[in-house]
Amino acid sequence: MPTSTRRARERANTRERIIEAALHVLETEGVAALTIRRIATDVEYSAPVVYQHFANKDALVLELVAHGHRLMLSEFHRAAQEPDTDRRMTRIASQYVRFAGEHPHLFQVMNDPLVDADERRRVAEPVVDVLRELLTTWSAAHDVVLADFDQACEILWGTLYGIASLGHLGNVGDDRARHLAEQALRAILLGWRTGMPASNRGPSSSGS
Amino acid sequence: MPTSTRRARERANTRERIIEAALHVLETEGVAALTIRRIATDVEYSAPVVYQHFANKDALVLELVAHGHRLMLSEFHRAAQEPDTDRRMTRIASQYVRFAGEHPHLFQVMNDPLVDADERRRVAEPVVDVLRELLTTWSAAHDVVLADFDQACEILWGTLYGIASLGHLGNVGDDRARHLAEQALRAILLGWRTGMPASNRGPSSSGS
DNA sequence: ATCCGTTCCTAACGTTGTTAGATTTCCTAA
DNA sequence: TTAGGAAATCTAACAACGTTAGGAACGGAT
Repeated sequence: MPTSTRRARERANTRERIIEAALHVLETEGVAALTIRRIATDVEYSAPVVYQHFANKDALVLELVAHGHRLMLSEFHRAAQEPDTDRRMTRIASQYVRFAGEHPHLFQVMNDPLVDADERRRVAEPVVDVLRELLTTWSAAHDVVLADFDQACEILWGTLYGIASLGHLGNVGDDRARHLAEQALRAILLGWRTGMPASNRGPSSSGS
Repeated sequence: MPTSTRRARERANTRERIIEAALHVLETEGVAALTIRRIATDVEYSAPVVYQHFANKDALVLELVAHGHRLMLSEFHRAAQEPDTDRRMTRIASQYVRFAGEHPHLFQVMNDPLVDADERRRVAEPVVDVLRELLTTWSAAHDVVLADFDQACEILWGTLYGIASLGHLGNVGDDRARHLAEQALRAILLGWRTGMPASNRGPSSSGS
């Protein structure tokens, strides 16, 4: 039955086209323009067709979020090729903020509290894994033992997000935000290298 | 003309009641439940009445955002009474994240990209002023000269926001987020105190 | 008692996400 | 070759949203 496989292929194809159309609308016109009818029109279908490929709008948006994280992951991998350990860290910081600046609307939905927290964490995992890896080699290279590695990682992740958001929310310009991220990361790493005062080993309780 | 002043008083009063009702709905049921009709029902009016007090929904939401920042400001002032310079900084960090944890939905709209960036920055100004003040006395107390004071301030602000968001987005628990914020701030300050390596004085260009 | 401005409500418009039902298309099987 | 049935697609509609228009009711001043 080669016909059914062709049908499945076509199905998968239009599904992909829907995602691409949605992504295009999101990136070029922002989240307000991202409506089911608009997307359907762009792929030359009627609105209900979208629901044959996605349970609801959230599912479609989640696909965009996943796409965004894959994109970010690839850029991280490129930045991670920098040989120098310290420069590699600052390049990651810079890349993160650059991504937020170049894909503001995508970045927005990637961190939108409205999309399910668990799913968001799930699709973001690979990219924070890269960060984790980099921090591991960095701390090894500098003979630094972090009191709580996961905590350190979350601090970096949160800091990058916060400063990227500074740019995204319009508080500072994008280039400046990138520079801020590099400085912040440098300051934190320097702080860790210098060694935190004793009162360090915090409670590992209440984490999720 | 005592009658007209009474009318104005009543007007201002219902306006305030609308804001309070909106705030209550937001805090207890989240942003999705914050509809004009719902608010109107809660104050025992019909929906269009709301538009006699606010040009549109955004204007009303902006009022909530402003309220949120006033609230945060008051808690900051309380935390700023701590005499010890260093502890004062970590208490601010802790307070910021605590606020985000205790008013998650309010915190959400306070940093929602959908509300106008300029207005958001405007209402946030007083609270970042507190941070600026604290950083000033801190750097003076430790004989630290920051290469770029505004930049340092933005780094702190962004970092706090980022780590608070970590809790808000559900990546980590609230208590843990608070602890993370304290650690992050300690690390950054320690980094600054130790002194950043020469390549510091960044371009002050492209700031907004 | 009458007028006028303010206040308020009902009804409606356009748009959103989403579902139901009918219709068309197209492969399969007799 | 043709009858049947699943898959695909459309039109129409629903509920809820923000928002506006138009008229009814109230209340103080002449």
